[in-house]
Amino acid sequence: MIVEMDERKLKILQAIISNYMATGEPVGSRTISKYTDLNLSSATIRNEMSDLEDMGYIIQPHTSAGRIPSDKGYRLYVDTMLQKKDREVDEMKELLVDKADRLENVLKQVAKLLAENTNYTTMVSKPRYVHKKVKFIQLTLVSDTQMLLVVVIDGNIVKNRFINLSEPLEHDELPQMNFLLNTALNGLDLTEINMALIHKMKEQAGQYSELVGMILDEIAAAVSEEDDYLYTSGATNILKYPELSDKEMATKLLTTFEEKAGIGNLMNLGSNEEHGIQVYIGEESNVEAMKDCSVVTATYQIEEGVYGKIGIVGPKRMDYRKVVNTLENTMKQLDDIFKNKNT
Amino acid sequence: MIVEMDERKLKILQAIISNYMATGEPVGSRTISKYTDLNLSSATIRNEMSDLEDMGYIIQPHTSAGRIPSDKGYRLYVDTMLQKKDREVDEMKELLVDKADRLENVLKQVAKLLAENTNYTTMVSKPRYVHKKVKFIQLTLVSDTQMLLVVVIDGNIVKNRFINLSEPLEHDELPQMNFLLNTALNGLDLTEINMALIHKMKEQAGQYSELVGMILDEIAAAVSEEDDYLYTSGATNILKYPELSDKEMATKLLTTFEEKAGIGNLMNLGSNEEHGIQVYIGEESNVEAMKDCSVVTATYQIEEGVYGKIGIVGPKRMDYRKVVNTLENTMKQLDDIFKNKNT
DNA sequence: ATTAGCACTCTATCCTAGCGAGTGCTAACA
DNA sequence: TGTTAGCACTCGCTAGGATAGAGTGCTAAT
Repeated sequence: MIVEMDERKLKILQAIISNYMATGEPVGSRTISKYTDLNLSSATIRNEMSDLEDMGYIIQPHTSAGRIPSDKGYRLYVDTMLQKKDREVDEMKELLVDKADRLENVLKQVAKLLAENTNYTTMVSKPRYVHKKVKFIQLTLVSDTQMLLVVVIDGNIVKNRFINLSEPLEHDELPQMNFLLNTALNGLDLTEINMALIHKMKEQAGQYSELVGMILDEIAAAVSEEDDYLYTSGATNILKYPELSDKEMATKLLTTFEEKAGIGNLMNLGSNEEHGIQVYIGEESNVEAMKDCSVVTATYQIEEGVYGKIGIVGPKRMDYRKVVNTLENTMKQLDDIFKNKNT
Repeated sequence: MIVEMDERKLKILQAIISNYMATGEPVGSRTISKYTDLNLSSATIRNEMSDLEDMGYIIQPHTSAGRIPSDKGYRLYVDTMLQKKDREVDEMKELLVDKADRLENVLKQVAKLLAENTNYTTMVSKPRYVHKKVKFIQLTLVSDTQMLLVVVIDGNIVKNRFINLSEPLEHDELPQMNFLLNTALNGLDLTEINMALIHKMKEQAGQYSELVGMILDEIAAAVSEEDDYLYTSGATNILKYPELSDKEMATKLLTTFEEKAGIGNLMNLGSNEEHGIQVYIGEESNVEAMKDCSVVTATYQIEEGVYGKIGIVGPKRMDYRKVVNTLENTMKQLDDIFKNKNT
């Protein structure tokens, strides 16, 4: 016989989840009967719980224990119960933007604040410009045998490279080279710099053709270079939750945080993925080490078309409401910061 | 009555330490009597052990257990027994220097390799140039209202800053400014750029005096900016050692690694400190979280007068010989790398 | 449909006894 | 005098068993 979900079951489920979130212990029928306004006896609750278990929303760790929410249960909770967004005032401190005028610092600071505020672990991915366009190129002589190459790409990211010369340049060669490079490459991204173009440029460079080849290589390297784009903060917070802090689990998680391995899918923006807040419960995150965790991610926008992600990792019984709220607030604050920066 | 240290006691102490290092368990008299070539009965060993305990080299965790080395014991071990440097061939793989042409990447890679090789945690500090001298300054217009400031300082460290202009510059102003800045500041470090100099420069700049002020501020900020100068790798390795992996201890250690707090003294070069390899046992490191660990540090040299440090953190029973050997080898390899780079 | 009651299950905790590793001391021995 | 065998003793660790308590499922009464 198939049991249907009804209002009362939902209330009971919610009660179980809230209680389990607070305590981390399995919750029994008597607890529910006492601490809800349903005015039902524990026996009735038991029947309902039995149903809820059949439906897959809750689990019994062992026969004589209470129930804990299953992934499916959490999912329902997140999907439905979180809808009634009761926006509480969030006590998160104002971001200290004073000195943090550089994107990287802002993000690191955000990660730290979030970790401190939530007591979970925070991951932040720097925004990645998918097609990075060259905005500006400049070569300068630093010494007789060394040039400094400065490349500015989309998002005012600056890359520097030193190039060693085998022999000194002639005096007027540098401005010409700069002109050549800028006119030829400005506004292009890596995929647009093709063999034909390279060939043409080398031709124009005449006797310096070889040098131009080298320089182009360096530019390509500089542009495609990815520095660490993922920060974590508060990794040790997971040790606060007994269900995550046994040796094996903790090692896996901490190693994942340290090496940032296998969380690419989670923290990179898929092409046509929804922006906004996402909740991954248990195995939904597709990260082996996080199969007993939940992850909440939010997408922030730096400028049109340029996104990054913030993720919060905690136990499945994490305080979803708080985390979602906090993330929403953070997003707003980040928006403000980025808008101010662009004016 | 005062007991003197003699050859035999030393041998026994060594046996205790080696054995404890291998197993992590307290070692008893019988073990020593069986597994050494001393041909002594356990009773004799017991007497000697009793002496060694009186002398403070070993400790009994509880009455009916074997002995473990004390900090003093380890210290003696490190100081004397390690002298006979039996250089084993080190199986450490060749550093992959191919792509890692940038200092930062080399160091990160070294940290990772060391952590993997030793199964301890590695910390690496970037070299810090104490008096950073300005080598080269350049301003360029990126757009009508934005300049890019490039500052190269000692060690070919490049800093970039954007400066927003309230109104467009006159066309020939930029080269002049560049000339002014370079002639005035080249070869100076921050302490040498004083009020008098600044005043003089502002005067020379005439109508752009205010702008020059701004630029100087940015230069100061760029030069004095310290980015993260400490990496760690293999932090989770400490969880492999039972004596360090109980919750409290592990949390403290991992937090220290994550936040890099309180290890400045250890990883920064004191003014007149010895270069070379240093071993800190237990509280010797003066890092609260590491009072049950040992730390081995080595100083590497990038160029004349510019040093950084590599530190390896493990349990007190770490394999000092291996760690010291590995570090020595690593130092040699780093030397090679840096020498090749400078040619 | 709800509930009271009861038998049952299973975990967690506490206690105990006993084992075993290891010690310190004493007395005998070379 | 240094070494060793022997022995009583200490004490942590483990296994086993008893008990409490939380929680369940089922049944029968309301």
